[in-house]
Amino acid sequence: MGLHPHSASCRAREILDRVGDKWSLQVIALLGERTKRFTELKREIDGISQRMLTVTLRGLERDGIVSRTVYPVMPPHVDYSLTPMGATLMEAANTLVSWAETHISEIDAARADYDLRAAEIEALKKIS
Amino acid sequence: MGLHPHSASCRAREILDRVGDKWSLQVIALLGERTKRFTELKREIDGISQRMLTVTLRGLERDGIVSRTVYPVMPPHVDYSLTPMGATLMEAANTLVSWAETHISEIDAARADYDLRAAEIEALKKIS
DNA sequence: CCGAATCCACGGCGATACTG
DNA sequence: CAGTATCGCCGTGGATTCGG
Repeated sequence: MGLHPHSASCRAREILDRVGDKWSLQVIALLGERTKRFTELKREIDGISQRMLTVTLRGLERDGIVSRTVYPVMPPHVDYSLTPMGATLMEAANTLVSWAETHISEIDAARADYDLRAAEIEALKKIS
Repeated sequence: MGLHPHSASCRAREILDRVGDKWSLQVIALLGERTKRFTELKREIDGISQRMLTVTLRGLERDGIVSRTVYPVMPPHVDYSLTPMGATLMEAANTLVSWAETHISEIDAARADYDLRAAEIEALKKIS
């Protein structure tokens, strides 16, 4: 178990790809608050298209992370919520999100430093 | 802190994209064992191209996750290793990888179930 | 209100060839 | 050994339109 090389590559990658796409994490985060409707999610996720919200929700539903409840009324009413497994995924993802948040400034600094050095080296090339 | 909607989207996504690409996690996992050379990494990561290993390492180096040491000799000798920050990232990523491993079977089952139901519904359509 | 279908732009990534 | 340069494919995802 863990991040030893072969386990990281084999099947785990497949799952990580699923969750690591552009929108899944945000959807999971919002459904972690409570059950929500399609339009509500669309309103809260800035920049997502109707198509991508549908596609993302379908993928999560297929994987058993999100559950979908249809009320056959007019106009249509559909509720989305996290399954128990989805809730555990949210907690696991939290670890990485928290890591990212606490290290953003350090990463920004590293990038600035790296870019600065790259520019310096570029300048030296011009002289020669 | 955590997976509340706005933090998940803002800057954290940027970091998650960086680490969530096709090869970064594997590189980090392997460097977690010990310092390694370019060719050694290339040999151990199945299917990676020379170009992508370079690109991935550059990205991780720029973010301060991997450190690169060049020994100016012939033939060239370059060592790669995790920085302290890189080591903490590896542990955080471990959480998600472990989650994926322990839930793979449950996800597979969910998918099979979903696909079965989809096929049934498709069959009903043909009748009508 | 919720979603399916189609079309298309963009960027990630692989293959290949070349260099100090 | 450790890269860099160039090209082209293809999958992700955005815009738009239509349907129940």
